[in-house]
Amino acid sequence: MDAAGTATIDDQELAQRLRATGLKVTRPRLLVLEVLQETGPHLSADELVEALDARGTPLPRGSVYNVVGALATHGLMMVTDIGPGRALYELAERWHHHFVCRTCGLIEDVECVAGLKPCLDPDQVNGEVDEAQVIFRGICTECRAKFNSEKQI
Amino acid sequence: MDAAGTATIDDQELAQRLRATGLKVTRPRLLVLEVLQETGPHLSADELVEALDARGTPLPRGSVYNVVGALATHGLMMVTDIGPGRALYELAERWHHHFVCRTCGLIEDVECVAGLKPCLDPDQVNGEVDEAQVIFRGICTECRAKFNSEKQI
DNA sequence: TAGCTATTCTTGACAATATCTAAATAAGGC
DNA sequence: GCCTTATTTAGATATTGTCAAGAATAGCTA
Repeated sequence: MDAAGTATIDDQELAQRLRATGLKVTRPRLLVLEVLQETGPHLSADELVEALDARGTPLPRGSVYNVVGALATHGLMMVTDIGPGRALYELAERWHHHFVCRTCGLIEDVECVAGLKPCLDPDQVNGEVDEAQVIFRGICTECRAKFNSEKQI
Repeated sequence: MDAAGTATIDDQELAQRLRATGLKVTRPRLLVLEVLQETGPHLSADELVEALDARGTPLPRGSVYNVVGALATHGLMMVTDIGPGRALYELAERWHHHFVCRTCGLIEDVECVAGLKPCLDPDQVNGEVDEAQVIFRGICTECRAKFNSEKQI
């Protein structure tokens, strides 16, 4: 009962958001937004492509980058760079940051105290800051535990 | 008067730093450290290779990545990711952040209030944070001015 | 200083990620 | 429904970083 209904509503809602930013409503854009809603919080470009594929609504790589770029510049998506050649794509629901484990690569959301952009605003900058992206690096509890137990031996 | 003298002193100083971290003192490592001292604050891997080339002390790409990796893991260098597949390499003098202009790509250092790592330490993280890297994005004053004047026309 | 050993460098190939271009297509306004 | 323009597609290409194997070298020891 809800399956079809909810999906339709979501699509209309998503279309609304697109229109609101002045973007045309196209199938690829809706697909990307849908997938981001359905799947977990962080997707790499590659995972995005795979997820679309698995869903039966494949998009070519180039189109994904295209769509992602458009959505990001219009504030509908967040793009976070967590390492060399590793970008993270997610819905721009609420502003947050990321913790990355140096050892296992685990990525975890970190709530932003401010919750909005920019959460930090240094005033010595030669320009206007509209976004402050923070990446916390370190070691996750699991890796720490593993490391400690190895040390014991 | 200073040219040769200072260079020698620097090399000895740099060698000291390498030894202090337990790294062997090798030509490639000294070359990379020298170039980082001589040139501006931020270099991409490619610029690093070019700078070494221009200096008459070329190093192969692979070696640069190799050296850079070793120096970074031993705290002698900072590596910052400022965008998809764009890493910034610099000497680890004092901990700081970066402002990136979305329009022209300008990169500017931003003083870190804390000055040390980690300057931010969220306590809801499932692990230990040892570094908080902040990237401020926005528009630099030049691009803003250009944009405004275009608007006037 | 010569020899030894582990580290480091080099080279070239390779992988992953993102960008660009030009032609085909679809969206939104009339 | 047609027209204009933005968008998508597909493929080629650039950029960036990684890997493995052999060669070279730093630092230690005698």
